[in-house]
Amino acid sequence: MQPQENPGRDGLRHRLTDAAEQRIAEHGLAGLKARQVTADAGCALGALYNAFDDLDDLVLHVNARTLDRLAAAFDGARQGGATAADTMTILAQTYVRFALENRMLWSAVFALALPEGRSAPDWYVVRYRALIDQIVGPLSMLRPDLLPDELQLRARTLFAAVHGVVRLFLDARFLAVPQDSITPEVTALVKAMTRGLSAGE
Amino acid sequence: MQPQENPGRDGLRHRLTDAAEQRIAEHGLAGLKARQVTADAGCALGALYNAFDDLDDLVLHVNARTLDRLAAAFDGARQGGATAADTMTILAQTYVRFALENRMLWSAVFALALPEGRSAPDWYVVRYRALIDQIVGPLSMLRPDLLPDELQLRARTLFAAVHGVVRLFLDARFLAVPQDSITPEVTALVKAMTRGLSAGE
DNA sequence: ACAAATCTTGAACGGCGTTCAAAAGACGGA
DNA sequence: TCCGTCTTTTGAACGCCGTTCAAGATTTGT
Repeated sequence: MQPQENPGRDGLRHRLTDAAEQRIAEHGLAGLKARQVTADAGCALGALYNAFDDLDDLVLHVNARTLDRLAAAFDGARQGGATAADTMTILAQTYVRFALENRMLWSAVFALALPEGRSAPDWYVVRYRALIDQIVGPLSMLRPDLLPDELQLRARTLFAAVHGVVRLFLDARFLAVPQDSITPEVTALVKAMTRGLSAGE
Repeated sequence: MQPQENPGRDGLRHRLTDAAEQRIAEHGLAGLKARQVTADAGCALGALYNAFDDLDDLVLHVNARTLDRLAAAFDGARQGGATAADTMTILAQTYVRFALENRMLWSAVFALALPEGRSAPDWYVVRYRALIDQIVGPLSMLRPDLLPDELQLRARTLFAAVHGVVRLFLDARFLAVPQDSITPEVTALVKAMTRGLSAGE
């Protein structure tokens, strides 16, 4: 893990991450500026590049926090006696609620476009994989015939499908839709998919 | 429609759109710069702001072209005797192929984030709606019980779900997946959804 | 032919992310 | 306590960006 290492460096790293998180939550990813965030954190402009590689690196750390909070929400939403199909619906609804309650921060997770070749560091990918693993659990009940690799793949497909629906509905870009209809639509989607999946390929 | 109006203005508008399209196709939306695109089009920097409101407006015109080409691909892919479910699968596969063959341009359609309150102009939304309408057709066969508004909503859900899968798979950001698995996954998704839908809510 | 309206131009502006030489501070051995 | 060394902090400066606009070039109407 990279996020924590030096106790001395980390005071500033933490303050900068806090400031960036608040800034993104209020003004979106595009509203995050190096001069503004360093002023909020109470340090000089250049100090940001002492604590982080660059702005993208800082955003990555904010996004890691957001992914951790979503994972925690998933953990909190699981219910003991639920069937696999119900668990899937619960996770999807949790995802929708989280996205609605953390619009800007959640958008930032997917809006950050790393330049061309550069890919996310391991300590970041780990968090994304943790979310997928929460889907693999119930999915493996519905599809005991799939191999581990196939389960991973199918879990990502499910995640991405729900993600796509939430994202396209939230972007007012393509004609707004009443927010009330997001949850029913996503629920219908997940039910259709789990039913289809449980009935075989 | 706004894209064409003045015959005099349009020579430059067309050249700029061509240059921007090529630039985005080769270097991505982030690689589109005002100075570069005006140089390619053979005009002064300021001329861009005579022909278009700003860079976003220019990108919108490039995106409109891309949406038109996707709509044309949809038209070309339809087959006479296909069932509604098959048509849905064909459309989804056409969408996947188009996205793969026009990666950068297709990404630009969804990567463009209009600032806060600003929403896409009518002449642009029309093109998006045309795509949705192509889904509404076969969907209305599968779900004759749904009202027109509900069909529109459900068609968008289907579109967004497929969109989300393709997008998340193409972004190498979250651990790359062999491109071969995109089409099977999307097909499985669409089959599951249409089967689930045809079996009732 | 001339005036009015229109289009074109590119230097200039403000803001951005990022760098880096210099200043300030932290630390350990004498 | 003092000093030499290493680390951290600083903010002016750099290059690039989108955008503007007064001035020049061109077209249009009469």
